[in-house]
Amino acid sequence: MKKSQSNYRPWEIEPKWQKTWEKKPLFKTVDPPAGGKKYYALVEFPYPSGEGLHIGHAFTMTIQDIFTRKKRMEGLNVLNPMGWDAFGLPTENYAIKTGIHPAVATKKNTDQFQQQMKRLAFAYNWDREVNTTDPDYYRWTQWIFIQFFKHGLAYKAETPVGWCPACKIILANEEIVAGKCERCGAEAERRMQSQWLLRITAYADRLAEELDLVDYPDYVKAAQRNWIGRTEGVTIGYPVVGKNLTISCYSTRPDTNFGATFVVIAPEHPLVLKLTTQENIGKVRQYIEKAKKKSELERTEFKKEKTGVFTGNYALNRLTGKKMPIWVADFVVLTAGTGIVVGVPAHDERDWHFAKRYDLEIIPVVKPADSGGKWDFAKSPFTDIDKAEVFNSDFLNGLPALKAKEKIINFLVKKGWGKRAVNYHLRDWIFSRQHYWGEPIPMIYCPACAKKGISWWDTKEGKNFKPLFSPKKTGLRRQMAGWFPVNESELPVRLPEVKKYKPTDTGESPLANIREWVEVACPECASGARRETDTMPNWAGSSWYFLRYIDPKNNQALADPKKLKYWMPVDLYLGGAEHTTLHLLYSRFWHKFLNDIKAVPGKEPYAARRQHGVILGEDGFRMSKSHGNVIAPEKVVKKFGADTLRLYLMFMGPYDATMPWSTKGVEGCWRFLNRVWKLVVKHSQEKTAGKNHDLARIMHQTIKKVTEDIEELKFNTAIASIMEFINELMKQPSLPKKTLEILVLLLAPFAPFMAEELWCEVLGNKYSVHQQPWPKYDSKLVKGEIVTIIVQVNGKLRGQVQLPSNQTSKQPEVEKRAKKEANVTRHLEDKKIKKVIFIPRKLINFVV
RNA sequence: GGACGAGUGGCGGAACUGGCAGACGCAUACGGCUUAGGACCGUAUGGCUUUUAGCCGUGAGAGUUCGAAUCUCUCCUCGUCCACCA
Repeated sequence: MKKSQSNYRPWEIEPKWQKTWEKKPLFKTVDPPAGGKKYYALVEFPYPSGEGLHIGHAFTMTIQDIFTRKKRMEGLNVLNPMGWDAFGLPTENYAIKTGIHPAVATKKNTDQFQQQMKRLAFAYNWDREVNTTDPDYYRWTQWIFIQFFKHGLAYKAETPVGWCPACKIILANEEIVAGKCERCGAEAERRMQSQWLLRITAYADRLAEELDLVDYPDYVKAAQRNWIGRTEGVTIGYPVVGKNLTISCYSTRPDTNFGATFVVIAPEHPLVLKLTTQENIGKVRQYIEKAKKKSELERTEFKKEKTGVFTGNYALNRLTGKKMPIWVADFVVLTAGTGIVVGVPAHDERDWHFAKRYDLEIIPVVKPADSGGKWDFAKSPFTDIDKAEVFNSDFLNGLPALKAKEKIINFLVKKGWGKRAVNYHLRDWIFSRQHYWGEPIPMIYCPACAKKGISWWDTKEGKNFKPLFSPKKTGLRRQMAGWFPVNESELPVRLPEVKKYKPTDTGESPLANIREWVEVACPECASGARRETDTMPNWAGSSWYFLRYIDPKNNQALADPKKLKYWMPVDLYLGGAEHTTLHLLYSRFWHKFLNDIKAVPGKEPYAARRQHGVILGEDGFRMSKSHGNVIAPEKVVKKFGADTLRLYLMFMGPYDATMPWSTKGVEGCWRFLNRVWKLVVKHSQEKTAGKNHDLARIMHQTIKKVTEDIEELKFNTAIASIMEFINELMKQPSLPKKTLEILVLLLAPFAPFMAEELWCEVLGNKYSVHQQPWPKYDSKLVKGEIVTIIVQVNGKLRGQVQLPSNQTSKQPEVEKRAKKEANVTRHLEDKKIKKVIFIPRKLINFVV
């Protein structure tokens, strides 16, 4: 034994092996046609902040690392890449503050992240590193955007946006925290702004239905379906009294329409002023102004009193002939349904409150089917559709509400008063950001062509193009006149150098100030045109990065189709619950679109998804600087080494749980690794050891348990079983080398540094332990020769008997033995056995 | 308000498909080894009792079952995400 081996010294062995692994790489990832069976393991790539790797990163990435190390030892061709989601606001804000170019700050941060990851032994395919801010990368992000445009899925429209009156900038949703500007804390307002949108709603049904094809946690599927929020109903037209105008409202409850008593329109709706009479116009204008100033928070706060103002006009309910007053109110959301709502106060919570407040008529038309049909409409609306009966509604009377809904839809459609409609909670994706640090949207606007009404689909190239979604039908052909994509051969459109990174006072991106960049010739008519100065949101680069890892240096396509066919889909995608609806849905959308245009194979990008939990501070609160409860991974590494940190992170509990940090728990793992070290060193020089059946059984049980548990990401119980194994080994006077080797192999994915040192230096084996095949178990040995059978009387444990394995499946023998057990005999005395339940190899239960 | 999930010792958590509740670790107590130890090794540790054993016990209450932490129903508490979506 070398002297250096007497104690476990991670701070010496870990940097040593880190260097060796860099010099003599452990793992090869082979592209087709070589390679055999593939496994593509993906973990969400981080935003490289200046703070460095935090404990949450270490946690997630350790899960991924252990899992992929085992897959590699099992002989699979594993792709386990890493990259940087590096566009984003913190870096831009840092640039605004310091003047340091975001690219420079990004480089510094990614270098630091990479160092920290290597220190934790994360075995990524560094030769496939991608960075969303690299022009060679965002060239393809822009290319994808252009395909969206050409296929009629990218368009510009006026949408309400957040606005900070103090900073004078447009706020992205992620910049509005609790209704306030993230930067300065001022109350955010809303204003209308022309923005690029992606028509994700065109894929809404497929995004929901095709969830059946993938293995995601149920709650993720439920959340996505919920987010998409498909409802079926009808849009009903209501003629405006005295005007040649019909307004339409979407309803999922047309069965209540005989009870409609008013109509409400969103204050931002383009028809508002048209619908207002001269004498009411002042009040309405005032109300619209007030609504605009209201913060998102104020406006959407639950249980807040509803406000509104009467327009002076009426809409006609053709079912009843009733004149319904038209109101303006900010509880109506412009982008939901048609932006106009018909009020049925007797059967809708919001309508009821609004009617009460403004003393509008409440007409009940649906009542509970049971409990005698009684309901106090003065106290609350009746909103249940399932156990409800319609009354007071002409030809619908007496029908169950669900039946009535069908009947009236058919009636309205036949009459031409309504149209069947499907609505989604999901909205088209606002894709513009007025910021510097993002991918420039590769579009050019030509006012001359716009004036002539020429759109891209009218050009030579566009005429021969077959869009997936006809721009004629969707109206884009006219709407997008004057907009042309940058010629694909001219991609990437690089971010120009700017002096000021701050958005302009008008809310435009800082790019708008760079004249020589903005002003270009129109690709169609060569007259003076402007580049789009908006940039893409953060979500853009991350919507397809998993494809680029497959072929990161390809400059002909986003990736080679052959390679895509081999590697896709991702076999396991690990990430956080915060991406359940946005990132996951967005990237599925992009992938489906790319599949539709035959750029990638397969309907779904991720075959399976798992979501990790959260590590809380030692005090049980979420880690945060202000709480002062942040655990820095590098500090733990310094004190105990990376192996202890990795082991503890995995031993804390299930990978998807929320768990508090425990310094004592870390020490427990440190002690465990020390015991392993001493045990292996102590027995490393032994030559012989006789056969030990008990030991063999335990060893094979451990291999089985660890193998199966890692597969299911149950690392905590895998580690527990290795601990049990060690506890058993420590009782043995001597141990065969083979047993020690198995122990080291099982530990290799968890504690890669220590396993390598024990394997090579202590046990004297060849480099490297990580290139060894994963140990196999013998299922015969796992079972063992003696089996314990539980004996119950009336379901209560009264004893147990031990029998040779081959006798445990025959009831009479087991019963005989069980009755001999003293404690069992006592409980059976003076009693009649009514029934005997027997489960082979497990249990016998006497019912008396 | 909605969707989803979770409630097990002093603590983190085990328990496969309904079959020994509390694995493993922490903490604690006692003992050993030590000049010493907050190191290491060993033993014990859900509660109660009349302790070779019995009773109680997985948020509360009911139910199904020979048998329930696990399945069903009602309720309570907590967490996460979403939220005036017509």
